[in-house]
Amino acid sequence: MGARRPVENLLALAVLTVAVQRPMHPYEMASVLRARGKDEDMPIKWGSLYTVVRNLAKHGLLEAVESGRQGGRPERTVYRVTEAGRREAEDWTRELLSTPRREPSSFEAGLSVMGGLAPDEVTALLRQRSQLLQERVEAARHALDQQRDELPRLFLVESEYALAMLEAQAAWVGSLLTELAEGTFPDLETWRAFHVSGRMPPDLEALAERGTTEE
Amino acid sequence: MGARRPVENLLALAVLTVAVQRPMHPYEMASVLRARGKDEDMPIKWGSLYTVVRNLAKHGLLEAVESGRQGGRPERTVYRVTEAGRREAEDWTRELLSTPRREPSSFEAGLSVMGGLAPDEVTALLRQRSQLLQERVEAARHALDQQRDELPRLFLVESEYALAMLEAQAAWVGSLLTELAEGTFPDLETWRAFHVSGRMPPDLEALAERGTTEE
DNA sequence: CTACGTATATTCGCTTACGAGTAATCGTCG
DNA sequence: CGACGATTACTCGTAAGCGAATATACGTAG
Repeated sequence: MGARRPVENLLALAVLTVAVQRPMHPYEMASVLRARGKDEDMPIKWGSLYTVVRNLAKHGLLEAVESGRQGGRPERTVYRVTEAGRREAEDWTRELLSTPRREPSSFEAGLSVMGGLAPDEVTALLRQRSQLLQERVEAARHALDQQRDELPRLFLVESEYALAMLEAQAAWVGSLLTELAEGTFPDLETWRAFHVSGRMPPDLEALAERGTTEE
Repeated sequence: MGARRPVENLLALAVLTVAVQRPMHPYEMASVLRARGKDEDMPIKWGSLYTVVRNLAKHGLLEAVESGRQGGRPERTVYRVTEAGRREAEDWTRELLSTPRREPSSFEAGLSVMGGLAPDEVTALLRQRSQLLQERVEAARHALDQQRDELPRLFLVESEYALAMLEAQAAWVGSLLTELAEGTFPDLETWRAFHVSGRMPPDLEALAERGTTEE
C-alpha cells in the first residue's frame, strides 16, 4: 500500500488527460498521444497501456461506457473519465509541477562507477558523449524552431525544458572534459595507478571498506 | 529478448562494482552501498536486491562461493564476481558514460499537461517549485563542501553533476516564472479562457483532434 | 537475567511492466 | 478483383519490481 497514486505509471496521467477531451477506447488514446508527439519522450508500450487503463477503471478513475464491435473489428471498450479521474489528473499535475523529485539518471550511475575505468578511457568516452550531446542540442533546437510556427507556446514548454537540460548537461560534460584534458583534475595519478594495479592506495581503502564490521 | 543487458536494473551495476572488491553476501553489498551514500540517489529496495543478485548469478556474472550459517544467523550466500561479471560492469560503465539516453522526467510530464490547469494556478505551483529547488541547491552545495575534505574528487563527480542539473533546472523555472508573472508568455488569455470554459478555441481544437480519423 | 528495541539476512507473493503474438479490416497497386 | 502490406485493436504469459513478513542474534537498560 505504498502507492501514493492509485495508478503510478505516468502513462496513466497521459491517458486521463486525453480521455478528458472525450470518451475513447485505449487504442484511440494511444493514437491521439502519438499524433501529439508525446510518444517521442515516452514511446507507448502496448502491454502497459491496457494494464494501465484497466487499473484506472478498477479504481473508478475511468469507466467503460460502451463495449461493442463495429464492423467486425475486434471488440473495443470505450472509456469515459469520471469525476474522480478528472480530479486525480488535476491533482497529479499540481504535484508534478510544484514538487521536485529526485530522479537519478543513468549518467549519474555511470559517473559514480567511473573509477573502475582508466582515466584516459573515461576521457575518451566523455568526449564521445560530448559530441553526441552537441548533435542532440542542434537537432532539438531545429525541431523546436520548426514547431514554433505550428503550435502555440503552451504546447512547447516541455520541449524547451528538455532542450535547456540538454544544454546544461553538454556544458557540464564539456567543463569536466577540460579538467581531464588539461590534467587539472585532482588525483589523476592515483586513479591511474589504482586502475593499473587494481588496488587502491591504503588511505582510500579505508573509505571503500567503511560501513563493514565483519571478519 | 529486448534486454540489452542480461540484468537491466541499475542496482545490478552497483552490486557488481562492490562485489569486484571482494566476495560478499547480498545484505553486505547493501551495507557497503549504504555506507558510501549511494542509497541517497537510489534507495535500496530489498525485494529487488535479491532478485537482481539471483539474476546476475543465473547469467553467470556472479557465482555463489559459500552458503553457510554463521553463529546461527539466517543462512547466507556469499557471491563472487566472475570474469564475465567484471567485463559486464566495465562495458556497462562505458556505455553509460559515452551514450546519452533520453530519460523523461516527471516534471516534463507535468509541463506537458499543465494546460489543464489555470495559468494563475500554474504560476503559483511553479513558484513553490522554484522555492524548493533553491533550498535543494543550497543543501546540495553545503553537503558537497562538507565532503570535499573527506573524499577525493573522483568520488564526488556525480554529486557535482546532480548539483549542476539542479541549478540549471532552478534557472529555467525562474525564467519561465518571469514570463508568466510579467504576462509576456504568449496566449495567456486564450489559456485562461480555455480553462474557464473548458473548451479550446476552434483553431486549437483542430490540433487536439489531429491524428484521429473516426466518427 | 530478562525484556525489548535494533541490526542482520532473507523469503514470499502480489502487482506491474511489457514484448510478442493474434486476428481482423482497410487501402492500394497491379 | 485479389493479394499483400499496413493499420487497427487487443490478449496473454513471462519476467521483474518491491513491500511486508519472517526469524534470529545482539546489545543494553532496568
